[in-house]
Amino acid sequence: SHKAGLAGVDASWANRVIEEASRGSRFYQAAQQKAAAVADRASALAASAARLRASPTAAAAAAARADAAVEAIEAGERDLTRRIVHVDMDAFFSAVAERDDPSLVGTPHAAGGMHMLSTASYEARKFGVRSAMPGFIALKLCPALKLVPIDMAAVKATSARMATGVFPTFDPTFTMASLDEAYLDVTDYMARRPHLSLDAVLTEIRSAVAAATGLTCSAGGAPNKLLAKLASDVNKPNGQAVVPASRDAVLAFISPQPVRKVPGIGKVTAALLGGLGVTTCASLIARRAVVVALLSPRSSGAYLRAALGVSASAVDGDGAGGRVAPRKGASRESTFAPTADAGALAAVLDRVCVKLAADLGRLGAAGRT
DNA sequence: TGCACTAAC
DNA sequence: GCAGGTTAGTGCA
Repeated sequence: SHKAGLAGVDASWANRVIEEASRGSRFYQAAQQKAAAVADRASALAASAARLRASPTAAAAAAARADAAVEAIEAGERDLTRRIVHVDMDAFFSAVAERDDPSLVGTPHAAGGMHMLSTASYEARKFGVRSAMPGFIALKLCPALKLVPIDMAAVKATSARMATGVFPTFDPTFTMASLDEAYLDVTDYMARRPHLSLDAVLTEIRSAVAAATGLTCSAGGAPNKLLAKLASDVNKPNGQAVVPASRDAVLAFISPQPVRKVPGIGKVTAALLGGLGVTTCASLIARRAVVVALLSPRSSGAYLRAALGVSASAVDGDGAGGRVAPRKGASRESTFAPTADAGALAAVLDRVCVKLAADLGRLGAAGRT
């Protein structure tokens, strides 16, 4: 219910409908087992935290280490000098479909098919329909829902229009984070226009996106990428928000945010943190001693940084919206009906390998082992 | 080096 | 009747 457009949904009703449609399926069985395993891990973490607190010396040492970690981040990593923008298209695949087929305007529809939805129109979201939901379950929530196949060529062309016609004006080094999200560093752009506020720049960018694509987007402006991304969600859809470049403003913005909203913290990690009494960024800072003591240095460091509103400001894309880092892998997978028939399994492997080999041929790459 | 797990879109 | 596909990072053996 924290996703855009889902706030007004009767969650208990929607959950009941989904539960009824799911009960008895292998998928649901597996999901319940996984959820139970995660709950076990969370309570094990909670028990570790209780043991730590029961030992005054260990607790004091953990607290000292956590304080030192926070001080190091504050002393060396907080950067308020850049003006970063995150642009996020509203219900992108569905918006493209609606633009190209006006009969969809104002109706509940979703991009995808019976097996999986990529996104849903805001009209459909009122019924609890959302991305990553199978179409056949969405239809139980909203019988009038229209499933619209994804026109990937139109989606890519629309994305390319922003990448070539809009973003370079504001920042030639912008990065496309996906087909419908981009990061821009508008510090230099603003230096050339001293009269413009960051809020005014967001308005300019959103107007330019609308003119180039015929679609609405939301935008966030802040001193770094994490805060800009969170800010772009605040007034979604078709809205914008700014986090001022002061430590106080940053902490005021980040503190009440649920840790689940931090990119990199998914359902499982949020549940594990919950076992430590952590739900919001403020509570993560409050419980920093157990976080630092019980999680890996990489994980706890990343979470402390996020909860303090500290993150990278460098956008450093190639400006063309292409891939910045070199490719590290290529893979193919396909879901198939359960079977113990060796011939059927071999056929699945064969199909997948043939496709992967073709991909590697196009990439000029080969497997090592 | 390979695998399991987690995460993002 | 029916619950996806691709890429990447982390931690561990």
